[in-house]
Amino acid sequence: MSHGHHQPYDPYYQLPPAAAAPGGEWNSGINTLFVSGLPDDVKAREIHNIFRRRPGFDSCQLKYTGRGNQVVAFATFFNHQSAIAALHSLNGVKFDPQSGSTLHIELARSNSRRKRKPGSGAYVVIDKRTKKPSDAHETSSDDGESDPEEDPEMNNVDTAYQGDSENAKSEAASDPDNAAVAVSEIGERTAEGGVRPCSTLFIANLGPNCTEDELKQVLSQYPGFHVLKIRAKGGMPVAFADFEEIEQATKVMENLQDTTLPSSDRGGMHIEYARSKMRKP
DNA sequence: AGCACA
Repeated sequence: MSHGHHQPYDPYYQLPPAAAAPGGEWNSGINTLFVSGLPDDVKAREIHNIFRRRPGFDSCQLKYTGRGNQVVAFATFFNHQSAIAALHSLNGVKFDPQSGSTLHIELARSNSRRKRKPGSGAYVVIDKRTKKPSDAHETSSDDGESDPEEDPEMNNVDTAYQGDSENAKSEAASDPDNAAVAVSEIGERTAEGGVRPCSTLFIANLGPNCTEDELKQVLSQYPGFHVLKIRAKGGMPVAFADFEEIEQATKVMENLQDTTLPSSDRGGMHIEYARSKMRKP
């Protein structure tokens, strides 16, 4: 164990809840941290894993600002002191030893007002990037959950910016966020049906007339799709769909959950992670 | 709620 103040990131290291705000209390209403210096391939899950064990942590969000591949994050705590403690223990920490990227953390200019929706994950992704033509079917539609106010903090983008050139402001506060809720967590809250994430999906509630071709046509629109197997068990077909990566399977599950195929005589598909990965062909 | 193939 090292003992400098810029030690490499240790997910289990925990600082005692401490420290008053630096330099005064004009900021003491803020309980949200602004995080930059992230590699552009950072995942929301990684952000969550950094902050989740900090005392007083509430939720976080990863944001693709839309300029280049710039990614920033916001972490919200239940109170200012907890936010400050987390700031001090994580600021300057090496996030990725490979790339040498270092976390830069400061108090956000304003608190995130996003409240954790019950049943939703503890983190959220906001993607303002322009979609590339290759896969134009992300989690695009807001299916029922409209959340009109949720980005008071993107003004921070310019303050802690090191990487590409140009000014990182101006696209600031002027659009409805396309916020997709990511639900995944390994270890405590197992996702979807209590089954741990798997790159094979189990698909049920298909309706007796569903054909392999029909389902395959839908699934093959998604990146990473490999193999589909349907088997009728006692009349009701169920399917197993295999993907290259767990993340790709997850995307499909999120996108297709409860959607209804033309052949269906009942409700939408019910999709879970399969209990075991499909055997290799 | 219903999870196979090796």
